[in-house]
Amino acid sequence: MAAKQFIQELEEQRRDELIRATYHEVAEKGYSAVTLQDIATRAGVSKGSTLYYFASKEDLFLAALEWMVVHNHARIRRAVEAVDDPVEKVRAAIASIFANAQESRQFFLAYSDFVSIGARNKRFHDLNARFYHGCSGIDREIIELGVSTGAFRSVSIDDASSMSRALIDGLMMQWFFSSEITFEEYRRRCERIILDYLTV
Amino acid sequence: MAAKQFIQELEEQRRDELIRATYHEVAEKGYSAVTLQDIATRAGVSKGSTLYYFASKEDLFLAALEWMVVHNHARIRRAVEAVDDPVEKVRAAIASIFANAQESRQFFLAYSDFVSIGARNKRFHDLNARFYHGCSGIDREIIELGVSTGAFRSVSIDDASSMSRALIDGLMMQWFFSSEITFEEYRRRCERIILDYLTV
DNA sequence: ATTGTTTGACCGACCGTTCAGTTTATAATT
DNA sequence: AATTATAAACTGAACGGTCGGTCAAACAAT
Repeated sequence: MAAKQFIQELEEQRRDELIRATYHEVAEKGYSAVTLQDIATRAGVSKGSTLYYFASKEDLFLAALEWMVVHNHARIRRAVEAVDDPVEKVRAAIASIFANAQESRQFFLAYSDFVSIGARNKRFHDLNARFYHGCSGIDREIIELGVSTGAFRSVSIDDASSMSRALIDGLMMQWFFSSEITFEEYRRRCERIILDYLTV
Repeated sequence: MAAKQFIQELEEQRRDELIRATYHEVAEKGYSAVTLQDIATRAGVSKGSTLYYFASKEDLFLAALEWMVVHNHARIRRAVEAVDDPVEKVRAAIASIFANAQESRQFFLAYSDFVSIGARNKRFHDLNARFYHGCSGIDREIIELGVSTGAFRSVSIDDASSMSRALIDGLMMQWFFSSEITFEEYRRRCERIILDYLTV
């Protein structure tokens, strides 16, 4: 049993390696430019092996998207839960999202690809839609907490969470395409605008 | 000369047909799924002809991106210039952007592809960056006008235009991936949030 | 006849997927 | 303990198909 458990862990580890390799390859080259050979080479296995663990290229990429979104969300959530005050929660979420230019860049690169695939592929679209809500880290609960404690003005909760999410996504894209100001400045701008909108 | 002029117009027309065909094909199938044959067929010419007018697939796609962005921007600009009051200008821009769900969908589909290409291809990136500023239609001049006439509160002009643009992009994406509320409701939400942020 | 335009067959490269077979690890048997 | 059997893990060659780009020939216009 212990052996079997061990085997399963190894298997899980292999899958994880392949998923990480996929993520990095997609971030680097873009979805359609990445070949199974690229991924296999990066993960240190053969092309045949990758299709031993994932039935198809699409399955592997789908797993990579899920992995990427789940990990990202978990990271932000941890940062948010570390503080109590609703304003600080918002600050923590934004700080977490704009923590590292290099990582944000990678995430944006991979995610923009998955968005454009999700626009036409039902499986990717559904996965995107499933993870979209609250994925900014500034969830409904935070807004509700802020309103109930009087820290936020009582703007519609839907508007507030929609606004936060949209602003983060939109500013990420601006940062990516216009190199006028620094990543750090975009972080400050994001915090400023969102808190300006939320607070009294 | 008249004949030559006529020829040139015909040539220009061919190029335009190819560009439109490219735009529609990309919106439908996605950049990497579209083949030169697809475009040629839609435009009613042969693949060879396509490459007679555009040196490469990349050149054609680049022209399509430029066409798409320029036309979109011009359309919004016309709507904005039709009214005088800064608040009405903002309303007009948003109304123009959220005018037609079908067209917005097409635009989003094509543009999301070009974004992900622009993330790695310098030519596409540069084109994106060049057209990015003021492309939301809520340009700096509108903000300045609003502030000077007292219609807007004197928030930083950079923040205000950044915010408008980001919100429009972000809400478009939300609309695309979460079908909870209608396109029309997203339009209203967009207007509400932006004007709430801009006005006193 | 010359120049410009159009075509479709063709080439070479590429890539996802399959598969027959090898290696490795575990279990069974002697 | 040594050997064999069995299944899982893994490999790389090969296949079938696609696609961007080339080109020689055909066609049209002046």
